[in-house]
Amino acid sequence: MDISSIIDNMTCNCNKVQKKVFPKGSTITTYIEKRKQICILISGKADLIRYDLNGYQDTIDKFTKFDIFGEALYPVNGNNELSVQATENCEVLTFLYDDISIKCKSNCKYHTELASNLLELIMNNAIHQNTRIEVLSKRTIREKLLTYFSILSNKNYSKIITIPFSLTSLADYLSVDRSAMMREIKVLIDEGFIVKESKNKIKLLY
Amino acid sequence: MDISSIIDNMTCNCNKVQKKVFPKGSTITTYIEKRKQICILISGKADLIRYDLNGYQDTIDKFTKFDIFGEALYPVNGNNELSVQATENCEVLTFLYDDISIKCKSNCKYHTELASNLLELIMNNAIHQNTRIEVLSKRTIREKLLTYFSILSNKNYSKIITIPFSLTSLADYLSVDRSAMMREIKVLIDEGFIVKESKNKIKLLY
DNA sequence: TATTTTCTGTTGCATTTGCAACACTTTTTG
DNA sequence: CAAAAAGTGTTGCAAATGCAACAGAAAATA
Repeated sequence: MDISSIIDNMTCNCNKVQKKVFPKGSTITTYIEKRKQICILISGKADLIRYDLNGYQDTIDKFTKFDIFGEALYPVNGNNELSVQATENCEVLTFLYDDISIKCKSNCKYHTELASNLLELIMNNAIHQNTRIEVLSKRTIREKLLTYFSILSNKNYSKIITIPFSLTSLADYLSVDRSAMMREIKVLIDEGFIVKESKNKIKLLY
Repeated sequence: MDISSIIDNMTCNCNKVQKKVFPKGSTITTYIEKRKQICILISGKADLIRYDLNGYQDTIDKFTKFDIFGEALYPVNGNNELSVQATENCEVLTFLYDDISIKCKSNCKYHTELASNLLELIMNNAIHQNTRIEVLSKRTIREKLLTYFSILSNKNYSKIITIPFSLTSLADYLSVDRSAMMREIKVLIDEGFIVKESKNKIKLLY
């Protein structure tokens, strides 16, 4: 992933592509207009949050280094407002899809390279999404957990896995009730499918 | 979407990009190797099917015109085999990601144009995936249905929506039990949230 | 370091869901 | 056109899940 070097060597002076810094707690962008905005997270962490009609908020996605987000990747949906908020200090690259597409008249080398990297990033993004869909499409909490654990295990070639966020966030990721998830984890331990090595380290026995 | 014209004008003679025809019922590809294969469906319909350890099969995704799939977009997962099967006669463009990336030495104009189109297609794909994730992340069948209906309604600027596939497939898409979904649809009708106009035409009253 | 906030762990209970089974209708296929 | 296959619609019941509520542990913050 050499996009960071591209950004450091950023000699583009057409200011279509901007690198901005967002302090923790601030709003990086909201999905309300119909611009085809694309954001690349260079450093830090951020959450995609939905405010529904009752003002209730819900974390629907989490972004880390080199994740890509923005209106251009989201369906237009008048029913609720989406907003991306920095949960840590963030560096973000923002631009409009139309400004970066290969048709770019100025034929700026920087743009072409960014487009190439964008393709790479967005393909990674697709893999993440497909992973999430695979997990979410399981019907029971038990299956969701086991599938998620297997994916982590396969990725790191190890039966000992580390959940990369809190159990509360895991419940969000799996889209299940946290207490019901805790209950199921206990059942999996009792039935000998998994062992808890530490707070978020789990050993798979299957 | 002008990718079809590119394919028709295909003058590329390096045979890295191939257009193949698959008859209904045949297997287009399987996700077993670790090549970074990408497929673009030019015409027809296909299903992504998972065969689990018990030999049980499950339709996990459905592809139509200009949808993009292939190993390059899927996490490597040794636990089960994925396979894409034509449910109608299909024309498919297949290539390896590395052969198409902009670094392509031969600087072939066709390749560059395909990469550009690929970016466009894969962004559309991301929108579809985000839509699906939004729906799947709802906790109850009722919310899944209402969210899905709203998205269709917003997309077509109409309170009368047409479900683009059978109710059986809809249950697959929502990842819920079909009979439970039918029951919930009946409840929604009884409570006056929706009206059935015809077999798969629904009028939203909310 | 004290205090506030977030996270973990647990439980009872009502609701939702999946499962199995069946009849009937519609569509596809030979 | 007849037979087979796929889809629709329905129900009882057991199992899974969400919800609410709480206490204690851990982490973040002032």
